[in-house]
Amino acid sequence: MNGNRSVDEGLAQKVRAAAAELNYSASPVARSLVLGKTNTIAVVVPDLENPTFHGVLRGLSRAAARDGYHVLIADSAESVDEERILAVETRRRCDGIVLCAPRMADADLRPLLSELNPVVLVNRDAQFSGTPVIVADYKAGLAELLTLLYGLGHRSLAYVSGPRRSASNARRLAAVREFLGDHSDATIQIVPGGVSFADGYYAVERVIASATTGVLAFNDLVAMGLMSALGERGIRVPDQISVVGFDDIPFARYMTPPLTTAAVPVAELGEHAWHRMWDLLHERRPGRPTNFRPQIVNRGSAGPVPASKAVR
Amino acid sequence: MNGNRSVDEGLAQKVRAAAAELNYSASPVARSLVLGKTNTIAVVVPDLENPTFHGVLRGLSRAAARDGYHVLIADSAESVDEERILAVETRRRCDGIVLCAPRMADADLRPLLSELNPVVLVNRDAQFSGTPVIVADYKAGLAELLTLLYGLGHRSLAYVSGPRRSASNARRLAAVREFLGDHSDATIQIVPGGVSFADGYYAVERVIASATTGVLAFNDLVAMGLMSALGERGIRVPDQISVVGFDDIPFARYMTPPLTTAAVPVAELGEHAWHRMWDLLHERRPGRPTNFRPQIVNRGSAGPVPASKAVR
DNA sequence: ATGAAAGCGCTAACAT
DNA sequence: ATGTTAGCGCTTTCAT
Repeated sequence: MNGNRSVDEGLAQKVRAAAAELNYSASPVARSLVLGKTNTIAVVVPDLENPTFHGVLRGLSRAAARDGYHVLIADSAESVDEERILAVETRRRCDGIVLCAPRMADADLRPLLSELNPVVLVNRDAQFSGTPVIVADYKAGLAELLTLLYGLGHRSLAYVSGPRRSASNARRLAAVREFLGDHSDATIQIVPGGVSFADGYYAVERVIASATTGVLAFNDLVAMGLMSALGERGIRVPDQISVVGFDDIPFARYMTPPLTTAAVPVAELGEHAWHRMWDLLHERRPGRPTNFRPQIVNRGSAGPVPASKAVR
Repeated sequence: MNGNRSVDEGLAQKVRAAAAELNYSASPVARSLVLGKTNTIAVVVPDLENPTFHGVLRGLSRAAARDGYHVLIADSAESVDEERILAVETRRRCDGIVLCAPRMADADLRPLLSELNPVVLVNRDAQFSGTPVIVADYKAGLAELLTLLYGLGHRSLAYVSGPRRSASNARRLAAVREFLGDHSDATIQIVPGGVSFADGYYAVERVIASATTGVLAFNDLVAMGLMSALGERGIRVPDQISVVGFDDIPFARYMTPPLTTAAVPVAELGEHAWHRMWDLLHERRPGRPTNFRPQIVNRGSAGPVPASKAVR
């Protein structure tokens, strides 16, 4: 027998030898049917292309593999409707689902969560009991970035925002408000942005119009797009304007100047998501939300306020 | 019945209604067991982090999803031994395997292919009958890049090579040799490189020592690393030296200067890989290897030979 | 300690 | 056209 029971060791040896000889191993599909578990989990992402999800996926898949689990991927192509169907459909072929930053509204998410159970949520929180949540602490990250810029003398700031309805944007906005409350001499203008390089690129006019000296972008992609557009206009970063991003995607360090940003430990997010899933699969208590605090990486894109604009 | 047979339409309607009512749908696992097919395929990649595989994975997963198939991912973490085990193990839970750029030697690949069957190979070719092969035409791509540089007046060139045993590096080297045969006035020095940004970064000394005016990097990452190191030394691209990459990874266009490179249509590679797999799954004839010819994107990193170095 | 049998949830082949 | 049955490849329970 492959497992273990009260079997004669000699016999077991021979059986194993024969199995090896015949290159036999039990069919995972048949086992899945009878055991009621597939040893597979699925992860649903809005877009496989997004650098953030790569990291999560990699951390997750390697961690799961170490525990003998397989991972199914489902790319919802940013479609909210698709996301629901996909998750439910996929769930049936595996033991649990990891939902990455689901786009759907809270009201839709709630019932889905119980239908999908067990599920762990990455980068989207929801105060629903029983669903572990792994998030990057966007608020703390942005607060630190604000402090950094403030410390460099910047008082007139701009925040190039993310998607209006995005939870992680709301988090950053909360940090902005809080900061404003604590620093009455600072001003922060909100400039509509988005999530992509292009969004940052096209935000340049409004950023320039804001006449601010330091800008915080929703994420690194937006920051890079902005820097690129700034560069084309001959505006030097950080000499004339400071720009900071968020995420620390692999290329952030390779920009010129290298991007100052808040590093989100994506692979760890993924790894952690797996551990929570494992707990769920083995009926451990869910545990409280895990907050990963981003780490500020101070590279070259943020500098002191240009002398000409310094407030005396 | 869920499928179709000679059943009364009215009855079928009622059954479907009841199924919907009870939120019932057939268990995929049980179906898999009895049908002998899982409607799932797996893709094995050496490293999920690699931008090239993201694109392939995305194209593949979306195409497969359109045909109602699911995809399992397996990250071999660059380990050759792991790759074999992983592929065989994973194969049992699905209907076929897509192997991305397997690192193993031809002699090991050969027998594995039949064990894994059906399998399609991406970015690694092998003249084994029955195994569809999807590759980017590295040789043609590099040849075009060489021609581009030559056309700009460069005669003294350097190639920062990839991994010694890599098939795609061999392809590029073949282009180098062929080019040399056709252009007796050109010289191409081979500089040891690698696959990563760091590899390019550390190749800078040798590139400078080569005193060449145009350099072709194994891939975009290497080119970027090199450009970054060049920048730190105050050497301007393309004014003082031209640099071209290969792949057109998402960030290539965002470098300063934007990178001139040969674009490999990764998503299409993935999509095509799925179609070949589908053919195999439905017993169509395998078809001949598909070569995707990279397209040159002439951006800002390649320019004319600096006047001071021009050959008169 | 070992062998026999039931059954996981389905589909296909067979009887009616 | 509809109802019944065998069996996919396993694991587990129950007899021996």
